[in-house]
Amino acid sequence: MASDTTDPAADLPAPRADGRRARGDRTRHDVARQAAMSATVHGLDAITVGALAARTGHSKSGILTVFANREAIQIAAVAEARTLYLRHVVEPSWPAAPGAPRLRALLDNWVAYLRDGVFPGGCFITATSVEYGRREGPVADAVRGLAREWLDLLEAELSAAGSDSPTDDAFRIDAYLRAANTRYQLFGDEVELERARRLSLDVLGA
Amino acid sequence: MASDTTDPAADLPAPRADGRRARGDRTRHDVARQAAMSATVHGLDAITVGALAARTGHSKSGILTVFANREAIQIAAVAEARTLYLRHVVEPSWPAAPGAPRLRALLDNWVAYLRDGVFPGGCFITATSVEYGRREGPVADAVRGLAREWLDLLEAELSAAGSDSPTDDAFRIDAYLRAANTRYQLFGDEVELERARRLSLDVLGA
DNA sequence: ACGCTACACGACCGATCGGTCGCATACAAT
DNA sequence: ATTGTATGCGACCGATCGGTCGTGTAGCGT
Repeated sequence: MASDTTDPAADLPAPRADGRRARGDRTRHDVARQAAMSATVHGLDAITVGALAARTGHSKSGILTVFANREAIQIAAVAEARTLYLRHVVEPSWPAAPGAPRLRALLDNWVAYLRDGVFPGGCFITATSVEYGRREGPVADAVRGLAREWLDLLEAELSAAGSDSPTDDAFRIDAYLRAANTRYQLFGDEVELERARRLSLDVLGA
Repeated sequence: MASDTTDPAADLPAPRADGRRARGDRTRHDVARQAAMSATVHGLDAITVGALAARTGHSKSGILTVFANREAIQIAAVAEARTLYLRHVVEPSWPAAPGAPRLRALLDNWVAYLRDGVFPGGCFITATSVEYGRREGPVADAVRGLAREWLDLLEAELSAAGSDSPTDDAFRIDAYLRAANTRYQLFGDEVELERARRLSLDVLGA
């Protein structure tokens, strides 16, 4: 019914908060955030509308009026996790100079992001990229895109740092961080986080 | 261990040996194997009795007469995955001398184990240890035990190889293999497997 | 031959799943 | 004030979940 001749008003797409959507945006954000939190512990594919309703205080049908279906919630959860990752890891590291200084800041902030428990189940990227490794569809695409974004960022900074082989070095550092996260979740020993940071610094120094 | 002549690895439990278990053991093995396969793609916690019934040709209730409940199937799936891992990765490497030669064989066989698609979703240990990282209960214990077993094996061989710090080096190699598996699943590029092998050989020092 | 037991099945159960529908309510633009 | 739209909820739907129960059957020991 929209998009007619006389009314050039904004249609469905605009991600703008025009005031009336304040309430709905709040709901969307709450649900996406809880979904992202739950995903790191029980898996992104294990979220249920009923459980999210209970955790957020909304009703099942209320959630399904602001989200088309469960898949839309999963995709929103990936987007929400991305903003949290940017806020806690990337943005605090950006004031540092590109290259080695920024990479050192990224490592510090990544360790803090895990130690502070931004997500209850650790690194969102690790959890979801393993879960959706061999799957297809919009959710898998979103997960794949987020993982790729992080790898590209890492490789770009390593190039700026003058690495001989940024691809190998990005692989190394990413592998250390993922492994540290997994061991930290499995066995609860924070020394794994420090180990990953130290070994990553070795990659920068060598 | 091997009590039979023709049937390799048909002994998950060991409560009694009354001889008549042939049929039931076959069912148990089929179900556990299918559960392990599915776990690497859709998660160990996503298996359903109905889906396993459809894939194995048995009935739901038939499966639940040889397994106490779904949790018992999950634990049997971990045990089955362990025997597959031993058969494809560990045992073929054991003829090599302890230390560096055996580690080189382990790397070769691990790459082959992934490239041959022993599990449709790649490395079982990586998939399940990430999935159950922050959970508790018998299934999580089994997953944790399997991951620990592999790490201990790796560290022991590195000690035998005369590594200066076997813990760090085991962390490195394990991290490379896990990361290679994840990237191989996500992006489908076999070069990641070779990269992990090459970087792991660098750790060995030659 | 017999009974015992493990295996296997169909029927069925309550609970929960994702999702729809109708209705009430807020809010913005006219 | 009226109209249109986005939000929110309760009731409800068919499907599927893990699991139980009763029955039948295929070996195995005696």
